[in-house]
Amino acid sequence: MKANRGRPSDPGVQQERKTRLIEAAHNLLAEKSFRNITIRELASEAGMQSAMISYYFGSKEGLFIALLEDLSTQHFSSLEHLADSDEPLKGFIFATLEYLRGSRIMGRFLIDDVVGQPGPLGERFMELFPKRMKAFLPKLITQEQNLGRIRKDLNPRWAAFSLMNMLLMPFFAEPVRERAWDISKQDVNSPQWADHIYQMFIQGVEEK
Amino acid sequence: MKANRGRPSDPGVQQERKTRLIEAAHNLLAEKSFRNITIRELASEAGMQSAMISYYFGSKEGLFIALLEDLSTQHFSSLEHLADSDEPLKGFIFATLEYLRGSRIMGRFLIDDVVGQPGPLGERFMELFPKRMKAFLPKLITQEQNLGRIRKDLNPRWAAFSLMNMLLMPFFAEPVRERAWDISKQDVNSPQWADHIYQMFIQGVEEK
DNA sequence: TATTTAATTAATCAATTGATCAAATAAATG
DNA sequence: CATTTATTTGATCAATTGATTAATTAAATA
Repeated sequence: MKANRGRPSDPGVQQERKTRLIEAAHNLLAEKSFRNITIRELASEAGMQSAMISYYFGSKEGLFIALLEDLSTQHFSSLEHLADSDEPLKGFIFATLEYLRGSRIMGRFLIDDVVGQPGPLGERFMELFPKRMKAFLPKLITQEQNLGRIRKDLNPRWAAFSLMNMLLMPFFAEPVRERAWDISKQDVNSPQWADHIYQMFIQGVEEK
Repeated sequence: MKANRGRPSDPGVQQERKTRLIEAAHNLLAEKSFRNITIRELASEAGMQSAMISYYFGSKEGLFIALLEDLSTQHFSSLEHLADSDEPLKGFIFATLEYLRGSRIMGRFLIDDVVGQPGPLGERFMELFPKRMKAFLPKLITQEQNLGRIRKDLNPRWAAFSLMNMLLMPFFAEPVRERAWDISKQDVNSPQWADHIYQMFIQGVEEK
């Protein structure tokens, strides 16, 4: 086959092909984890040769880092306005679930792939998601403490971390949720689920 | 080297060598995940040849299944008495944290290893831990609902799942917890952490 | 037009790793 | 003592896979 070889006329072609690879990575992450995605699959999904991954991104890891950078920027900029809103924590919970619902990367674990092994992907992931979240969410909680809406004896960082665990785990650990706990995708995408998390976080389970 | 070859005099030798392999698997899981442990490492840790793993357990997966079966039996039998105790949920939270503290397998993720890929290990893991937990914990919650201590509008299964997420995630996702959220191993092993989870679960964060 | 440069392919490399197997060893058996 | 059986070793196999490279193509450049 000799289609599309050689130097392209349009300089935008290069950017478009990089984007296509990033999208291929994004799509495949909906079904399998980083390590289970081969550069051959990525190339096939994007309609080019596997060598293009090294050519454009240096390595398979480089490609996924580029994807994560896109996603992180996107996500955190959508959270910016919350600090000035009426019910920031409610807003945060609903926005996070909305994001997780739409994201194609949470169906499978990234964590073990990413932080279980030393390497640039793990380092970058840590900065792009958990560290940014730690810089963001405890501030919201402190703000609510100062307004007298949240217990002052609470450690804002610990509470933020626990909330993230309740929010994220059902999406990360999808197979456990579905097959062991019988909680369907429909369940976690429902407004009832968002309410459930919100109520658990705000009021706990106690009968009063 | 010709040490310990041939048919052993003591028939208990076989059981002892199997145990040694299981212990090797347990030890190595403290540092790395299933897929990152090679049969060569396992063999070396146990002081024998890698072929013994297939010989005794059929495969690398078979060895880890044997380990998980041991651990599951052990853990769930330690929970049995809770249903008849005064504060079963408090007891459950403290016992679970106690177990996680002592367990060497939670330092690294098992989930992606185990449920991210089809295979016998994933199937067995699902039955041995999450499914057993789903059969156990919601019952405790329902019991407390009937005693009027927990809100009746709560879905016991959903609440149980959310509690497990708060409890487990800090141990599964150790690197995220430590490096991104600055929550140390000492923190999650402290009585304050157990209290934090208990308070969050029972009362939530609301100021009253 | 001739040369250089960028982009792409197809093939190959090199490392890892789970599994297997023949040979070796020694206890059990008759 | 001779044979059989269980156990263990050391070496090898076979598959996967990320990366690299030489060759090829065509646009850009002079």
